[in-house]
Amino acid sequence: MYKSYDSLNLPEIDRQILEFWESENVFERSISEKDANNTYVFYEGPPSANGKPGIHHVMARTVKDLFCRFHTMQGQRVQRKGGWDTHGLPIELSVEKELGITKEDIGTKISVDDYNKACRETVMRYKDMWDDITRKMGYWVDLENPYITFDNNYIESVWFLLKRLYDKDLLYKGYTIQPYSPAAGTGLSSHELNQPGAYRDVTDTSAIAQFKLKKDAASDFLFSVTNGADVHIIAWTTTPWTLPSNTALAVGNKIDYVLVKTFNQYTHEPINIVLAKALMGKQLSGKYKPLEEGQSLDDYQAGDKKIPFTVLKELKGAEMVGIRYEQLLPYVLPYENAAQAFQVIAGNFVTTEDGTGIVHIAPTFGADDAQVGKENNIPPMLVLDENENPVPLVDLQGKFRKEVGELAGLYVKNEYYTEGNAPDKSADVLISIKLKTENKAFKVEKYVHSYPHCWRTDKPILYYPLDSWFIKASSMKERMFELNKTINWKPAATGEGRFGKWLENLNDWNLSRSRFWGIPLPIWVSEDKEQKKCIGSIEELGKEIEKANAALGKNQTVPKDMHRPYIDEIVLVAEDGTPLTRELDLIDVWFDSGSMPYAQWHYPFENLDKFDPEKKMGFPADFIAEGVDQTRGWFYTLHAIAVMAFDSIAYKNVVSNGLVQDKNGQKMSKRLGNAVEPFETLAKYGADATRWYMISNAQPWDNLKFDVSGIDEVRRKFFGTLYNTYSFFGLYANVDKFNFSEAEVSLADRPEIDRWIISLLNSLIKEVTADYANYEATAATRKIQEFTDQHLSNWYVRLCRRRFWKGDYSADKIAAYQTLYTCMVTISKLMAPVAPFFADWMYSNLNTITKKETSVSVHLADFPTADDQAIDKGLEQRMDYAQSISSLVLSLRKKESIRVRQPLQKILLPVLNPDFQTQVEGVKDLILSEVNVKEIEYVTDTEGIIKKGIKPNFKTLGRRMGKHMKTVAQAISKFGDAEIANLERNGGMQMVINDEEFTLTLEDFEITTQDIPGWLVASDGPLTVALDVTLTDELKAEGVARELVNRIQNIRKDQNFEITDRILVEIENKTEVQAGITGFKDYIANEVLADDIVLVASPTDAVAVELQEGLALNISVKRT
RNA sequence: ACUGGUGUAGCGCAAUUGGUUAGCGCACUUGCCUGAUACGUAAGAGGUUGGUGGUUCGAGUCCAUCCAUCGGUACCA
Repeated sequence: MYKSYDSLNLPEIDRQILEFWESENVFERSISEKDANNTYVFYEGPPSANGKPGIHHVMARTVKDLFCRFHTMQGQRVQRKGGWDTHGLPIELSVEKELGITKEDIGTKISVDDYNKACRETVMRYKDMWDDITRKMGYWVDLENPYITFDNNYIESVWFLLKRLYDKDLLYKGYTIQPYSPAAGTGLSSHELNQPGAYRDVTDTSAIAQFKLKKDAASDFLFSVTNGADVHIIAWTTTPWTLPSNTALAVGNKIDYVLVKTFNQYTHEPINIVLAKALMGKQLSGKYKPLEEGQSLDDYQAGDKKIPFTVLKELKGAEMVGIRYEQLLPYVLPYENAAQAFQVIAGNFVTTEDGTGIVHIAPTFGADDAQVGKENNIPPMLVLDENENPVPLVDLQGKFRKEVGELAGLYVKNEYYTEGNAPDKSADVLISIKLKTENKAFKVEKYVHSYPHCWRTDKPILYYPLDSWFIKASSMKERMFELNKTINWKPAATGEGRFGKWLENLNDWNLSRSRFWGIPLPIWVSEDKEQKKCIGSIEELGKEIEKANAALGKNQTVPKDMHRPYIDEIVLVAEDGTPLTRELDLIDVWFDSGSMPYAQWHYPFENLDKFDPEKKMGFPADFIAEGVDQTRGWFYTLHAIAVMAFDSIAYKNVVSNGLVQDKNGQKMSKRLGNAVEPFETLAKYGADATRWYMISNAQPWDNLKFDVSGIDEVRRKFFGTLYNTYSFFGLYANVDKFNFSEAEVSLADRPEIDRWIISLLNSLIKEVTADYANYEATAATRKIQEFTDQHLSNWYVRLCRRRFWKGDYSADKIAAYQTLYTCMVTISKLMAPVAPFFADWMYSNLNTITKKETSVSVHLADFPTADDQAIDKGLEQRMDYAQSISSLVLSLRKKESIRVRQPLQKILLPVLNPDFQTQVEGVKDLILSEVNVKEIEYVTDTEGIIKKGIKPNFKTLGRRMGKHMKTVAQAISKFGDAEIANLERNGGMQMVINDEEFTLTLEDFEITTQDIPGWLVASDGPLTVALDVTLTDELKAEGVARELVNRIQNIRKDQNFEITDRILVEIENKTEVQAGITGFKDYIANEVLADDIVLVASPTDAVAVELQEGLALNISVKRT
């Protein structure tokens, strides 16, 4: 017996199937039973288990799961190793918070050892919850043997990779501009900078400095305007203390600038200055006023209230690029490449919102500055210290170095002095005064702006160059860009746009993190930084330790745990005997996760039989997927490491899914209380409905406005319909004991409608397979749903109902069972990747009885392949006609208020072409029974009878006619019956438009039938149907009979009779029903399973029904 | 501010890649059908396809520009 159920309960199905999977080891078998030589490589991006899973994880994991399942069903072996991301700042911060400590306390109040222990414990806090959601949502991934980034093996592989990059000369130590708190003596992460209250409004001394141009070929066009007088470019800064470190000025290429002649307000000397035209109003206001007509600049006297100015020339920023200027505060020159300093460069960040439209560039104290400086080969203002190391002009305490003349030893900000020790005049003020007296300041003002502060010391931060280890990613960016083009991105825009552009403008990868819980940088350096060693394996570390022990007389051993602090204690030795100590930095956690393809297999130390990038074994991945937020995260680190270490892509196909928002398009957050709890959702609606909703509702890469009512709709419309189809099938198949033991009825022997649904089914298989293969799951689910709902349930089953419950267990009935069975089993396979539970439930329920399938689970079965022989597009077209014609007839009945139960004699169908008639003949019976009409009459010789309409076929005609199209369309619209008839007879015509002759064929027209005068007609596109609404007595009687059948069936139903119960019917004897009963007694009896139907004056225990408008009738129905 | 996505009926989505009445589902109104289905079906209401301008015989689709919205990056002289 096929299992039957009271109602659809998806969560219950989830539970049953989960148990089934576990008891049968279905997941393991879905891998182990596949050919090891036919692999589909998938990499799992590791989640961090110190946060709870959210609904967006269900989204991302559904995408991952479904393509893995699809390829499994394609016969491929899909290894899916789970993993955990265990390092990183978020973990450290949460531990700090729990322990109530700050970074400074680590190593003092708490040992690094204890601190790291705390991190190690915290990091897997929610592992059980993650495992639970993984299981419940049906995400198949190996949770038994996951890779864990804090494992020594994992760390060793990461070291191997770092060493490989080191050997390729891709690792270097360098400067990067980072937020730095001199008071605390530490760099701040951007995370820390985003703490509330970090940005505060402060009043600073701002200065507009005058940079004097050098006269040469590049600047001559300006000097020619001033007759050789000095020209200054003016630039604004809110940090005058950075002016001694100025090495460039940036202009906007497209910005309009002006050369203005005026006087300096402090020295009263005549000056020629360049500034953005848009900012003249701002900077040349107040004291300044345009030169009036008739006046001369020479009239200006020092002390005049107003200072006149006049524009000498307009120019574009681009014209100034390359101009040299004199160093503003020539205390010292950059230690290298000084010749390139002090010139005008172009910067795309320059705006005309503020200042002068010219930006002062100090590459040592601004991230943008450093970047643009590097791009333009401008040296930063670095000098060599006592140890010959390059350093900026401000030291780590925030004081000017000795090179900066009279400013040496001063803090750059007064806030850095201890209480009460700050001088009257800050460095900014001193510099401003100096500029004023030297005719180098155009304007000095107080300026209020928002500036970041250290959240620990409350003092302003500096942007300061700090020592860090870098990966020279920029040197490989062309290769990364090239190889990226070979990756199939879903959606493509993310790959070409977001990711591609990112690669084009790639910066070096700052690896260093001065934290405690992470993979230590395996680099040992001598005190003078001259000698370095990078360690690439634990074995190598052991050898180096032995060497060091011998050379230095130590007794060190390889630590059991590669984390800090143990690794820090190891001292190695250089070839010449110099001791080497480890660089204290950790590496960026993103390097951890980007190393997972190799480190999950402990490459190259183990598993070389299953993973070897050199041999392209297990590498690159065929498929990865994550949220779009990983574009610059995991997607990048995977790509970068693969390109740099192995000159290969790391993945061939990547799906980046969008955000999951709440139903109003708002970000989900705990604070707003609009976050959807994944466990609740899964428990209420089941995993399949949730998964199906997420995939079918919108493309995964679009943001999903998550609305549970959408899940409910999916449950009702798709799963409900499919469930009902199954129930229907089970109900009658049990009665008939259908278990597919008969030989398959050949397609040719099945009725038209069976061949139709099988044709559609095979078309569906084709399309769905292609969609899944192209990572277009949304299209696939929509097609499966459309097939199930529209075609299978609401056309095939509806029209075939009688075949299942009427008559004997005939060949036709068997064909019907087989057809429906095949459809359901096939759907279970097609839907299995997205809805793994329900699919397996239906598959198992069916297969338990029939044993037609060799696999115990749908997930061990092969994905269906389409049988091209079974696809009959003509048949599909035919059925389409049947549906349209039926729909037209029903609408006519409605218009005339003739209910469908009332039979009618005939419909008239104008024939569009001979083929059409054959087509309709094939589905004639379906139409007739669907609309309750006796016959179809074809109207062929239509001239005069049928009124036709004609329209040009724009697609074929438009291309040829071009601009004549309008004229042609007008001409055609005027065609009368005669022209259309001629056209049809001749199969085409000649048309002359503006003396040009065109040959038109029937293809170039759309001819429709529109009306049959004298008949009741309806049209839809080319189709027209006329309905004969004449009611003969015979038809009326049959109508009554059908009404009676309906009423009696309702009574049976109301009285809860079994479907098979036999009955005796008494009907009140009224004249209106007599003809119906005498003429159709057998028919009625047969329909309602009545042994007899009698007309009596007053039936006993009768039910009153309304047979027609105003006709009440008593009927009695009794079981016999 | 820069950069990408999106913008179609109250809501969620389509539209054969430029082809002429812009569709489907949910919700709504009124009928009908149904011994599998709170399913389906028929009629109705609901649209200036975000605005403007352009290219074209023809634009939801291409171009320009603006607006809204969601991301990403940058927060700066």
